Amino acid sequence: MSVGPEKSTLSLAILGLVALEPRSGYDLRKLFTTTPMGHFSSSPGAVYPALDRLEKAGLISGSTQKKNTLRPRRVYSITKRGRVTLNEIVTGPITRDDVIWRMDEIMLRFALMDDNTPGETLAGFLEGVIEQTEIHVKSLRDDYARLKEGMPITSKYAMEHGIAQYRSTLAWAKRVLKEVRKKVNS
Amino acid sequence: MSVGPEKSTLSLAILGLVALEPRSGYDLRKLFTTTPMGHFSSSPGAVYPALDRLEKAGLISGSTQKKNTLRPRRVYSITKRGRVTLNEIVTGPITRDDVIWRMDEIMLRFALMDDNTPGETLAGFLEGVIEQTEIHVKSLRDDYARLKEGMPITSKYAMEHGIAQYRSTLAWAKRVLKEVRKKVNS
DNA sequence: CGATACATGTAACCGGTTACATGATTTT
DNA sequence: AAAATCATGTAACCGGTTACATGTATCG
Repeated sequence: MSVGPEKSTLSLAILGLVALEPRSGYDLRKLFTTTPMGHFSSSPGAVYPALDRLEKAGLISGSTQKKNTLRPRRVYSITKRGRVTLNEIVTGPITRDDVIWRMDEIMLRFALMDDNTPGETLAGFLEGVIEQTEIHVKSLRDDYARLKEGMPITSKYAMEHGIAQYRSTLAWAKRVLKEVRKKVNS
Repeated sequence: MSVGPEKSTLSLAILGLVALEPRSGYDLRKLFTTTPMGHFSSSPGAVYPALDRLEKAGLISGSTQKKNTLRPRRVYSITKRGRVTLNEIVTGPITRDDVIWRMDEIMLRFALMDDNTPGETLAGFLEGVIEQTEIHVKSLRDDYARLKEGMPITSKYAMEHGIAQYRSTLAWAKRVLKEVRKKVNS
């Protein structure tokens, strides 16, 4: 999944947050340091350049307030193209690589769906997560069975942790899917 | 935690794997692509420079085989200093930041403890994980309680996933701790 | 008037990704 | 002899970290 020419979760998070309401770089940084959204960087050296890139890509646009001072405040809002792109990224298919390498991004995408995202879309997303995660857990279990002899115990335990994490994700996705379906049928 | 002047988990993984037995860059890359250790990069542009840096830091040393050809094979083994450093990193204290930002590294450190690591060390490590994780889960739950009103449902669900992940880690650590203690008392 | 919160940015550095380049050895 | 596998490396690029630089507004 890539935001314009980019691929970082930070850009996606920024795009999604600016879509909810116009925000400045400072607003975003504050959000990243004071909420559990804070899995993202918040350092000015990451946030401001990311805003620049998103603007250059035409996905957000900043309007400068207090134009005449040396220290203007720039508030960014999402553009039409930005909204289209965001929607494509958020609702795009779940790949196995997403599950293996980018679980954070999966959860971010889910979190960025707003309350008027159709229940079918939510369900499809969760089904994708479940499908790909089940495949992956199966292959992890195979690896485990194949490798466990001759592996230090602590490595075995560490692998069990990895598998347990995915099983927890699976349980979560199944539970949420059930709740989403219940809401669709009402 | 930093490996010499570095901080990447890739360097730590390489140091730990080279500690088990001497390996070449190619060996490491193969390991990273064919085993679930593959959460690490495996790209030549990451592995070979990392080996260079570890060697420059005096933590590993490479011996060139087939010296007279243009395409020599370099096999690296860990140095005395490397083994000391590795042990310090692996058995060092668990911080809250480790739990929040570097769970992968925590599991890597645990996996790299070998079978003659004293049971007390393993237990101490796991106790640290449990302690810090419990603190973090508590604060996540507070955030959740504080923020859940006015949050899109999908964001709420995403947060629940995060909390569930940590609870899964907690369950794992408690189980493994029990097993480790059982082994110590026998 | 000093501290603090608001607010934006840049530059050096670091390490991973991608893509490319090259050569050696083994298998078919 | 071609193909596959073994094997090492480099260069351009990208984006995050750290640290620094700077200025504004508000409050006591």
